[in-house]
Amino acid sequence: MIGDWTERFQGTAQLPRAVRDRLLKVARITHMAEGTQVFGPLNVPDSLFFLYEGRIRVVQRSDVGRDIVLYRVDAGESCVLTTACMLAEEAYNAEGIAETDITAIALPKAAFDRLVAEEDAFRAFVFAAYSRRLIDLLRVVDDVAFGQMDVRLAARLLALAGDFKEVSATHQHLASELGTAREVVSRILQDFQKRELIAQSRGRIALLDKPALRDIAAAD
Amino acid sequence: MIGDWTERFQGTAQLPRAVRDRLLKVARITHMAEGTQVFGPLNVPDSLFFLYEGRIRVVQRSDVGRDIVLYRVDAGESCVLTTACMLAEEAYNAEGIAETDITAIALPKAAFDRLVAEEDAFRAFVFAAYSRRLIDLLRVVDDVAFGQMDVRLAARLLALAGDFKEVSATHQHLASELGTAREVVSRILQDFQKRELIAQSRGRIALLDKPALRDIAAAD
DNA sequence: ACGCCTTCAGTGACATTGTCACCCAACATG
DNA sequence: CATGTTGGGTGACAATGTCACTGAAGGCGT
Repeated sequence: MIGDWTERFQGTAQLPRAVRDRLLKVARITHMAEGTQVFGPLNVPDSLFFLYEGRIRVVQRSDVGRDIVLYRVDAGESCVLTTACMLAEEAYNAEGIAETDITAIALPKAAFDRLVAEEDAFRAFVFAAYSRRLIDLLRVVDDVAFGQMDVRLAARLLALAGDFKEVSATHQHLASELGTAREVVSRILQDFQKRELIAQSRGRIALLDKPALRDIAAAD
Repeated sequence: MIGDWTERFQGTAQLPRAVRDRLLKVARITHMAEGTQVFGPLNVPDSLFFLYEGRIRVVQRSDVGRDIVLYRVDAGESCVLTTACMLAEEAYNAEGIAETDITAIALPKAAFDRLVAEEDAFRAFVFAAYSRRLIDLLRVVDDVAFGQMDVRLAARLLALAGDFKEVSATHQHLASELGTAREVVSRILQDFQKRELIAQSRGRIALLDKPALRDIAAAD
C-alpha cells in the first residue's frame, strides 16, 4: 500500500538500510477515519505513533464543556504525547483527534526502546519531538494566560486560512480552538465584520483584509 | 562536599557501580544562591541538570508584566526543560529561578547522550521526567483556560502551606504564581477573610479553615 | 522617639471575557 | 411547504483584568 515509510521521517530516513528494513517488519500500518480518537485518557495506545499522512489535532477538554486545541501533529511528525500517556499515572484529559483520514505507523514500545538506545539519529529525532511539544505548550500557556482574545482569534484565523482567503469553521469550532465560548467569538467576529476585515456567511469566514488582521495578531 | 550523588536519583541509583563511578567523574557539581536564574532564554545551559538539593521554580514571563509559575523542580528531579531549551530554535520565555540555595549536578551533553543510549534505567528516568513535565503543563493549561480564580488561589495557598498553617507571600507573589494581577488576588483574599477562612497580615496569610479551603479548591 | 521612605494592600471605575437564557435565520429533509 | 436542526445574534449579568489612586505597615537613619 505505502512503500518505504522510513523515507518520510527525519528520524528514520537517516538510519542504516538494515535498521530500516527491520523497522518495516515490526511496525504496523494503521488507517483511521477523520474524527476518530487516536488517543485519549481512556484510550492509551501501547505503541509510538508516527504520522505518515494526515493531521491530528490534540485537544484539551474541560469538564465545563469547553475545549482548547493544544497543537497539531502533521504528517512526518511523531506524536510524543502518546508516550507521555503511557508513562503517566496522573490524570489528564488531552486527546488526539484525527483531523483528516490518517495513515500512521505504530511502532511497538520494545522496538522503540531499542531504536532509541541504538541509533543516535533516531534518539535525536525523539528528543527534538518532545522539545517541540514542550515549547508548543509553553506558547499555549502564554497565549491563554496573557493573550487577548481578538489577537488570538485574528492569529488563528490567519493560521487556519493558510494561503486561502476563506476559513470553513463555525463560531463554535473557533471557540474550541481557543478555549473560549462561542458568544465571545461571535462578538469579536462581529467587530471584525464591522471593520470590514472579514465577511461572514453560515459556517465560513472570508478574510478580506489579511494585512490588517496580521496587524491585530501581531499585537501579541 | 557531597558524597555519592548517584544515590539520590531514581535514574542513577539503579545503574551499575562502574557507570556511576564514571558519572561521578564527568559531572560537575554547582551551587547557586537563592534567586539566581538557573536557565532562561538568554541563559541556555549546555548540560543537563539534576537537582541535588533545593528547589527551582519554572516561570513563564509575559511581556505585559505578569508571570505564571509552570511547575517546580524538587530535589531528586531533573530539569528537562533545559534540554528542550538546548534543542529549541523557537522563541519562548520560560525561565528557571532558584527558589532556595541549590546544589545541582551538571551532566555534559555528551555524557548524557551516552547514558541514555546505554542504560535502560537512565533512559526510562529521562522519559519519565519529560512525560511528567508535559503532564504538568497540560494541567497548567487546564487551570488557566478553564479554572476559576478563587478555586486556583485556594488550591495554591494549600499547596504553598504544605503542613504549616501559614503562608509567607505577598499578594503580588501569589498573583505571579497564578498568572493574574495583584488586585484580583487581593479581592479574593478579602472575600476569604470575610468568610473567616484566612487571616491576613502584611506578607503572611494564616489558613484558619483548611477544610473549607479544600472544599473550594476541589470545585475544580 | 521622630519623621521619611519603600513596600504592601485596599478601592472604585471601567474594559474585557465568560455565562445564561433566550431568539431568530439558514439550511436540510420529507 | 412544514418542520427540525444547526449556526448565529443579543442583552443582562458575573468574573476577571486594568488603571489610577489612596493609605497603612514596617524599616531606617537621626
